[in-house]
Amino acid sequence: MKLEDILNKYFGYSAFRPGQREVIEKVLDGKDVIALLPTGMGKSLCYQLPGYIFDKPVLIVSPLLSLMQDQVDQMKQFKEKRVVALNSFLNPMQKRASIQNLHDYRFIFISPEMLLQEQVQQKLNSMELSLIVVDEAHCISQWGFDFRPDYLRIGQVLGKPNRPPIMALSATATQKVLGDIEAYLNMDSPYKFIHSVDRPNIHLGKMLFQGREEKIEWILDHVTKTAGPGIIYTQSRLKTESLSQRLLQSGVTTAAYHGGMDPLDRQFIQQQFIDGSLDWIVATNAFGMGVHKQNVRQVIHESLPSNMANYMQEIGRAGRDGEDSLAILLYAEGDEELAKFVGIDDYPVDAHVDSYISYRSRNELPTSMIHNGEISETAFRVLDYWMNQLQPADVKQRLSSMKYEKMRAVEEVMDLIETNTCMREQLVHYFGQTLENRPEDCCQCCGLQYENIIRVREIIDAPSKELNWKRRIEQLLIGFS
DNA sequence: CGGTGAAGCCATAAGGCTTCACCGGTGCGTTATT
Repeated sequence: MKLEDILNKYFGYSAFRPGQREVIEKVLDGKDVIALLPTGMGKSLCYQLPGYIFDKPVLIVSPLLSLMQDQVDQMKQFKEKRVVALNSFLNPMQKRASIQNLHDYRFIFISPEMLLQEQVQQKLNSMELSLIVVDEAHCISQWGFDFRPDYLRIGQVLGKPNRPPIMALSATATQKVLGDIEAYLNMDSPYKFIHSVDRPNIHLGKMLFQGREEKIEWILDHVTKTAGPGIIYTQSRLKTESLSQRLLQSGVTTAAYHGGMDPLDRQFIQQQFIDGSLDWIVATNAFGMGVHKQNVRQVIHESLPSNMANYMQEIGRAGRDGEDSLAILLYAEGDEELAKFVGIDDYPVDAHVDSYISYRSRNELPTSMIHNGEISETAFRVLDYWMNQLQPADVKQRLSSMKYEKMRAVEEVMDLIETNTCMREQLVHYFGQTLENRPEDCCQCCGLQYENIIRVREIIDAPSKELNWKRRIEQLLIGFS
């Protein structure tokens, strides 16, 4: 059967989107693949279709529980029953049963942490996989080094002899991220499908201010006068709350979103943003992955993103429908200091290395460092990873060079602020590509006028929009209680 | 590191000034405790 026939039979499409066919063919040939495909261009099809050709299960490593759940739900809607998400949502009994029957599933979603568990390893070693997929593979680079070190171990546990091909998927990756993906997944000269990172319909703005309050004033003014939907990225949880409060007072339908919130609230707010009952979201960088919304018109950075990869990822959430959109980077003097501080704040230091060694020499578990309040859980995991990889002196060396890298990454974002050359050109160049065409109203340095891109709200626009059904029901319920 | 805001200081009182404490992201899994 031809690939197109399979595509039609299982997915109902008549033609592949750019990149899909190449990527699938390589994998069927047994080759490793890194595919950078724009969001919404059918990344998941790249592993789902091979799943129907191969006889053996496809293993998909995924960074977020919510992401796994979405994908599983979606596949079940399409009548695929042989799909499972192996994660902490399962109770111990379900978990045991799932592991036991793992070989019977067609698609297995799993977190890196779960993947590394002994019992899972044992089972995986006893069975054959047809394909290993690492979804949102930039997480290896983005999170592996200082946050979720298990991301760096994926390659170690999956890289057995006679392993199936590995497919790494992402929307954007810098040269460095690409290198990290290839290295840490132990890939074998992978085929790379890389689309242009440029998104001509996203117009790039920047605004420089003296003080931080002025940025807020500008946002309040700008957001009340222009059309959403939009995302405002800021650095701290508190600020998401305070800024969204002020926007609410100005009549903007908005909500805060950050990692400290109740998961159900987060889900609810995300859903409201997607279905249009919220115009704006004020969020930390917790917001974004797995948010499939086509018509985001604006992305505003109230504070500096911590590196270019994040910046690209975050502005990339605008204009997925291809319509003109605006990404505005705000800067006030000294912002880079905060970005640097936050970047290296929760990070092991030399004293932690020494302490770790002394625990070991006393035959005590280094994990006690956490319970004794010496170190955060996150920093400990990072420390523990490197202590198991390198000699202590090298660990210190490594930690300091990683800190330096983080500060340098902030400086690279500062280049966007400080230089007066085309922002698009800088961005694209940073990703190791060259810019083919410059769109009209390209960026701040090419004479961008915001009002050419974003509809200015008419004064007649009532501040409170028509209530949708969800809100109506909520109000009814409040009325009765 | 740096911004912010509350408290303390002065002493005609009031408001202006200094000092100082506080705060600052991303998620998995597991488990002890309300």
